[in-house]
Amino acid sequence: MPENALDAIDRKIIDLLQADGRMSNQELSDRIGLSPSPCLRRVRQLEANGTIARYVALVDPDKVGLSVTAFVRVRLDQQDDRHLQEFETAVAGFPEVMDCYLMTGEADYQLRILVSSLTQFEDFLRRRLTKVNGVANVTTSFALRPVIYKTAVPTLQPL
Amino acid sequence: MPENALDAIDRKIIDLLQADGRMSNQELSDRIGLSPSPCLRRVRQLEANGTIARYVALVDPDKVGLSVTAFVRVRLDQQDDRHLQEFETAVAGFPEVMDCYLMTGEADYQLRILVSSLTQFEDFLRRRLTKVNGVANVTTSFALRPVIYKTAVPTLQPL
DNA sequence: TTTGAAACCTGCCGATA
DNA sequence: TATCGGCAGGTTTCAAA
Repeated sequence: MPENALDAIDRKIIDLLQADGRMSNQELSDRIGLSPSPCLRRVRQLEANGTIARYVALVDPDKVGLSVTAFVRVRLDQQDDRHLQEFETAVAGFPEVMDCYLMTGEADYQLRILVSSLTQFEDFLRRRLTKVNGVANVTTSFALRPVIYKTAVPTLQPL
Repeated sequence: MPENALDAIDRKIIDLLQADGRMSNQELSDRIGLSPSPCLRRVRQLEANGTIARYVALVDPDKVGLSVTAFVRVRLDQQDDRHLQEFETAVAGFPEVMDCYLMTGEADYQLRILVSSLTQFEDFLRRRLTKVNGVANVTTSFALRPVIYKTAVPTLQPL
């Protein structure tokens, strides 16, 4: 069942496609030292079992006028399944929410918000987020500047 | 100079490529109702001016054994340029750091860390992050579960 | 917008280890 | 038995007409 153990070749395929998702199968196979057919078979396999989830273009937020990143920590007044589910459904419908994690600690959720201005952020906060049922408390920190933004997962040595 | 004002067609190109970065120019032009040549010209233009920064494959962290996400807030003991630069250079070399923002508020930096286990996280924290010059204080919150993870930037109405 | 040459994708088959 | 490499057809790209 856990038949998705990656060997060294799979690992290399993943690393190359995470760096350039449009790399042709020909170039990919060249770089890993395999011929195109088995290389493509492995790529299809990685796609089929969900290891490679999708291919996307990454857009520079600044270039489309989205220069404000805020992290918002949210506390709900109750933490049972029904309330969590309700909150998650609501935030899934907000386009400004780039990511959202259920958290340990003080806050129940942490959201990363991307908007074009503080005005737009205030609008999001007051007219939409704090209107969601069950939201008890909201704390915001702003990003002054992005330092690192990666999508490629790390290759870590087991300890 | 600000010649990167996106019209409705550019916006549609971006939306489609953010959803599927491997879409062929043929399919793309079909969907936006344009013939392939002018469509490709626009895509190349968006790539050239940096609006489309890159194309990547997204890998499911769980499928490669990376199931622990932690947010770490870091305070430095001094915040002058030299110390900030030194810290940023150090974290850029840590593969576990997925993203990093310079922040307002209590903490100077917030990092998102992706590792395979708590053991590995402790190793990162004790042997590497807290050994960086100038790190005064470190606070960790763990993600219990990712709820939303997007790479596509939102299309927001101006207020 | 159309066209045509070059590059690319991908299923199939025999070879290999 | 599972994975590889080569071949062949259909498709896509892209620059020039």
